[in-house]
Amino acid sequence: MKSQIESFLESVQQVETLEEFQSATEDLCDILNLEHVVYHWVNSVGERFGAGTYSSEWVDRYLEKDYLRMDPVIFGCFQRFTPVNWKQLDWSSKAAKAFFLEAIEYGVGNQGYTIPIRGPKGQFALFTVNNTSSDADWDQFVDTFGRDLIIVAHEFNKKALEFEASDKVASTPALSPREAMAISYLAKGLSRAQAAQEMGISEHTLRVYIEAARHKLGALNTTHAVARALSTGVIIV
Amino acid sequence: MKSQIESFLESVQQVETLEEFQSATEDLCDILNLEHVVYHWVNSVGERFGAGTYSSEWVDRYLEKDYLRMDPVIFGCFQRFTPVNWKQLDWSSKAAKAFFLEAIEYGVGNQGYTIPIRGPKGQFALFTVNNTSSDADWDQFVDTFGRDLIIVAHEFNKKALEFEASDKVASTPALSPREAMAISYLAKGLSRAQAAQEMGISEHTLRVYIEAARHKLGALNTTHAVARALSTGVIIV
DNA sequence: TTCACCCTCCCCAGAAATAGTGAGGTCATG
DNA sequence: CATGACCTCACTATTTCTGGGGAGGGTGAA
Repeated sequence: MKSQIESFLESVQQVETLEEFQSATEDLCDILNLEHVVYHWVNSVGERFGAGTYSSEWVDRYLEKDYLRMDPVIFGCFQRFTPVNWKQLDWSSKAAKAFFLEAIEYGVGNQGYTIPIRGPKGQFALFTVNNTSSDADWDQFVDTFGRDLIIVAHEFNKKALEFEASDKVASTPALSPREAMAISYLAKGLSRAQAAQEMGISEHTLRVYIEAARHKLGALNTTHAVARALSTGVIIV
Repeated sequence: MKSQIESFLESVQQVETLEEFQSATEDLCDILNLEHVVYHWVNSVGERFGAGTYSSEWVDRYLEKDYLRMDPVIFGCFQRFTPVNWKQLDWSSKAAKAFFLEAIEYGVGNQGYTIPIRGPKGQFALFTVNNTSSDADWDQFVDTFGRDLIIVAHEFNKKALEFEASDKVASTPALSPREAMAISYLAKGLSRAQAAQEMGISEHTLRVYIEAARHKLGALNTTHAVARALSTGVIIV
């Protein structure tokens, strides 16, 4: 089965369309003999995309009820780095219990293993494998394939980011070194006067940098410029 | 050698002190026959920590000269998700070339492979393996061990986060919904008046949110608050 | 060499943000 | 049913930012 995973990883690297992406989740299901495999790019505003084998009814239901906001899996994964076995999560609240039962009604297995993935610019995604089985069997499965699943999750996310990158041609407006430095200081909370002193230049000069950076970044004000610089990764605070 | 990596991963999971963490990097050097292995948590304020086999002279030099701000490895990794072979980076600027040559003088190998790692709350770390070799040999090495290195990077970061978690139990700035919304609008470039109008509240009220968020985030001013909110991921623009 | 971009400095007036304090309502948790 | 956390509104004076303008010297690429 390990060699099957190897060749599966090869095939994922060939993926070029969303349909193939979707097929890949189904293929992995077959290979590992699972009920569900889901890749899910979580975004507060609007979903970028997700692919997987959950029934469309469940996905619709999930979105409709805005379960994103109370799903213990999302919550747990957002705060940790390591993959999480669903059984370890906190399902104590009434809402969580109801949610879990409803998920099962919609064909979701009782056991799950979800890997949180974080990419550049605050990207957050989840890769989940799911099945109906006993705790012991599931632990065994996780123990055997846990590391392979991390690699698979990486490959999936890599593809997702490629799709995303091809979408927006948005060129990254490179800042000059001094501009980047000026913006960095502001992002650290220094006032213009302080930043200027830190850089050993007059406040007037510093202001010119900020203005230049503002225009390059297409920002409406200093705060916006800092926000853009941070979220496009042109500066590191 | 694969089985050596397996047992190495086992040993990393037993790590409990910084000294053991450091030893682990050295062990991996021996196993893979590399010159350097470095784990490096990059953080805005002050370095949390790093461990690795670079000479302390080079580390001091690096920090003293604030190379963090121009190191192409840092920049490249910050903007991508996939591991990066140093050779693929943009070393065209004069500063970058000088930096590279200086690194080699300080005993850094000419070939490197760095894996970016992102954790909760905007954590960003790098895991680097480094050696002196030909391009072909290095490509061969990366091809052989690339995936294992991702797993190793994960294990290292997991440990790093454990150390960190034991340090600061508190400091989860969690903003209230309205506060987060207010900060989001400012991050989008709206003025306070515009944001207030967008939220359908008076500017005075909005200001209270901004102030509250500022204090919760420990920020010095609005721009700082937005920067922190973005880089810790409490808001998504 | 020329051109474009970067770095540095300067002025001013109007717009916006900041600091501090106060007060009343809702809503969930204990 | 009380405590705390959240949401809403208000005032004033001081500090900081913003948006225009202009000017000179350096450096790298075409």
